Amino acid sequence: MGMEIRVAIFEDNKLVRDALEAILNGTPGYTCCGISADGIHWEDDIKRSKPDVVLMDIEMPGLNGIEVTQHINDMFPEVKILIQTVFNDSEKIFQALCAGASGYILKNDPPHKYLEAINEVYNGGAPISSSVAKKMLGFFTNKNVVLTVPGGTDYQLSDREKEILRLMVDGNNYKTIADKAFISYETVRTHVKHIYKKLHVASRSEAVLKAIQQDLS
Amino acid sequence: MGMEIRVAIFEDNKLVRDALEAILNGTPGYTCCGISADGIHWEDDIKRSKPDVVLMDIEMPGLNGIEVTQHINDMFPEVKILIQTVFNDSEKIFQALCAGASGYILKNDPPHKYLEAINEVYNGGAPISSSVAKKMLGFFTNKNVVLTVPGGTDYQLSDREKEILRLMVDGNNYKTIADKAFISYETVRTHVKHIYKKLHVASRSEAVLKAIQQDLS
DNA sequence: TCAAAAAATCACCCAATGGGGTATTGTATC
DNA sequence: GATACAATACCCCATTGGGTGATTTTTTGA
Repeated sequence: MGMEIRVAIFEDNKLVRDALEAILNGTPGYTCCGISADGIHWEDDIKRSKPDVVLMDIEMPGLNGIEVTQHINDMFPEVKILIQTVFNDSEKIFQALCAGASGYILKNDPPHKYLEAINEVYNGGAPISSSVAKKMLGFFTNKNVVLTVPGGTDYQLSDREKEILRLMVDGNNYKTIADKAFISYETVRTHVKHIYKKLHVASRSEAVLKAIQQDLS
Repeated sequence: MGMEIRVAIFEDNKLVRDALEAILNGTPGYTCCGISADGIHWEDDIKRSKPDVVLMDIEMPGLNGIEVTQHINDMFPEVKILIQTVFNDSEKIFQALCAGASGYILKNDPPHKYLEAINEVYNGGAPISSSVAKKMLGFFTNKNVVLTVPGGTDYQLSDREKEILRLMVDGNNYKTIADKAFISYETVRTHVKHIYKKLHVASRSEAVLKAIQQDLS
């Protein structure tokens, strides 16, 4: 009967691929319904195999696992994706999480962990290896999360100052800003000083960052 | 000898409080070193009990657990904080994570899970209950927040460069950095240039921002 | 093991930036 | 009319950023 969890494998290493297939097909309750060595034909692969869960390797030739995850998530949102990688790379992990992965395990996890994780994502859970959880926590505590502020802060920039700020955002130097705004170099500097005071910043890059993030200028 | 994990409890419910104390003191390897029914005297409480791990309830009269977590984290960053709550409220979880919690368990978890989690945070891990992990994942996938994703966590900074970057983060100018690092002003500048190239930034403030956000240096 | 690469050190030049002050003019606003 | 502020402009000076080039030591790789 069809009570088995259908799992599709995306994995470029043949040894790992075969091992995973053997484990899945050798365990009651799991079926390996598709095997892909790369992400190039991901759409056909998914349509053909109709998986419940995709076991996705990040490092693959052609499209990488993160891109394929994003695409599968966009096109087949009901399919759960379990990322597996040897890498413990923060950047990759966050990209994968943002791409819509449902869980994250490390390749050196033992087979029974794989099966547990597959079962967990299938049942709506979010299996995450301890080291990944730690990275996620660090992400929150390191204040990398910025709440989208619609328009709470008003820095009272004058029209002219907004204009100058816009020119700064565009990367013009003081001389160029002076030319474009038909004022002297020194006046540009005066405006910039005022802008910095109003924005509570102390450098061009900070001002530009704030301007872009909060749609000033 | 003193190999036991010192745990301080912040919990307003007396029954739960007493139960936790009994469990901790009744288990080898754990000591309950402090019990607080609210967060009002958190600073005195922490100074007196000197805990390794704080078991923090979110719902407390006076200061809530999230505020206390923030304060403890600011003042005693070496103390690990394990949040425990009955609530499954995304907003609260998110706030707690940002406040600097090291782990997150649910109140209806069995005692052995509590002990495991305490042990895990004590050893630098990040115990997170499955449902919290799921919510964290949701934060990444449902664009509720703007995430400034690390743009390449390994910038290959040398030890010396990290040292210089740390001094920059601390706000020292080149002259001071030179003095503190026992090198010449010009060498500091050379290091800074290399750091900028590696981080793909062009100013002190950008470099410092990146360093803080991504825990470089 | 030897050569190449990378890291660490220092120096000089020059342009751009940031912070402080001062000053004049016009325009509101009270 | 006084006061405030925006916009304009100039001065001085310290700091920063970018380029080039060089020597020494350490590390790495072939």
